[in-house]
Amino acid sequence: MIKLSTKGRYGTRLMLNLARHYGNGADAVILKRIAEEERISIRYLEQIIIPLKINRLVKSVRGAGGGYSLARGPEDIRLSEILRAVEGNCCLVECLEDGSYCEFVGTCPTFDIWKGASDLLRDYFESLTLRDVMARAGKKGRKAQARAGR
Amino acid sequence: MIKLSTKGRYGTRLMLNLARHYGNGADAVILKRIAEEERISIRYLEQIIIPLKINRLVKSVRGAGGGYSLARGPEDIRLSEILRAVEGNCCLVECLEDGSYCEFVGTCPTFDIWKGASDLLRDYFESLTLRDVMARAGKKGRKAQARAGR
DNA sequence: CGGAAATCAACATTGTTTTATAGGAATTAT
DNA sequence: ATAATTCCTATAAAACAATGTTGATTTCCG
Repeated sequence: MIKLSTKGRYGTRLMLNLARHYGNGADAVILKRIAEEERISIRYLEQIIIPLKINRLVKSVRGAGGGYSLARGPEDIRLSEILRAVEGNCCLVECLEDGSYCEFVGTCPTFDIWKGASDLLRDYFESLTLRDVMARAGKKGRKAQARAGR
Repeated sequence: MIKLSTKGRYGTRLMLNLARHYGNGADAVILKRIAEEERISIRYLEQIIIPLKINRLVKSVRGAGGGYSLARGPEDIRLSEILRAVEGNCCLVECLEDGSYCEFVGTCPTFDIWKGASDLLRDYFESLTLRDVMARAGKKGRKAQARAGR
C-alpha cells in the first residue's frame, strides 16, 4: 500500500546490529560482518551508512582494526532519526514539506489526509528507540525458544 | 520518510472527483475532464482506473456520451479499498504478507515494528470514506473563502 | 440505416528514480 | 610493507512514472 524503502529498512537493521554490540569495550563493528549477519550487500550498506554518519548517528574508525559504532546509546536513538537520515527529509508525499511542489496546496482535499497519515507514522517512529526495539526482539526470541523447547 | 506512490495519490483524487459528481442524474464523468481538473495525464489515469474497475469501485460506459462513475455511494467507499486496488495487495513491506520473502521472518526484530506501522495506516485509511474526505474539504474550502473575504 | 465522432481499452515506448554491484583510492594497525 | 578497513565514484539492473499509438465499442445525427 505504501512502501518503506530498502534504505529505511536496511538502515534500521544496520543500526540495530550496531546497538546489539554497543558498550562491549572495543565496540567498533566492521561493515563486512554486519553485511554477513544481515545478508545485505556490503556495497549497498556502505552507501546507506554515509548519511547515518553525516547525521552523527554512527561514528567510524578508518583503517585496519576500524569499524563503526553508535554515536550515542541505543536508548537515545529513535527510529524516526534513522529513517529521516537515510531517506532524506521526505514525508509520505512531497507536498507536505515542499509547498511549491503542487499548485493545489491550500485547497487540495487530500492534503490533510496524507498529512494525517504522515503524522501518525512520525509519532509512531518517534516513540521507538533502538533499545525499545531490542527489548521487543528479546521477548520474541525467548518465546520462540520456548516454543521450540516443547 | 515513507512514500505513497503516485498511483495511490492520483487514484484517490480520481475517485474523489467522481464522488463530487455522484448522484447528478446522468453522472458519468469522462476521463478527459478529470484529467484536466486534476492536472494529471489522461494516459496515466487510464492505467490507474483499470484496477479500480476490476475491483468494482467504478463503473464504465463506453462510447459517445459514456464515462465513469462510482459503483457505490461515496459513504460506502473507503480509502483503504482504493489504495489496495491501485497499489496491489502490498503493505508497508513485502514480508508482512509474503512469508517466503525473507529468511528472517519469525525472528526478525524489525518485523513487528513495520507491522505496527502498517496496521496504523490500514486502520487510518479504513476509517475514512470518500464522503468523509469531501466533508473535510468542504469545511476547508469555506474557511479559505472566509479568509479571502476579509 | 450508415458513417462520423466520442469514448473506453490495450499495447508499446520513453524517461526517471530506486536498488544494487564494481573497482579502486585513502587510511591505519601490525 | 602488508593487510584490513573505510571512503569515493561510476555504472548496471530493476521498478516506477509518464507518454504515445492504435484499436474496439457505443452513441449521435443526418
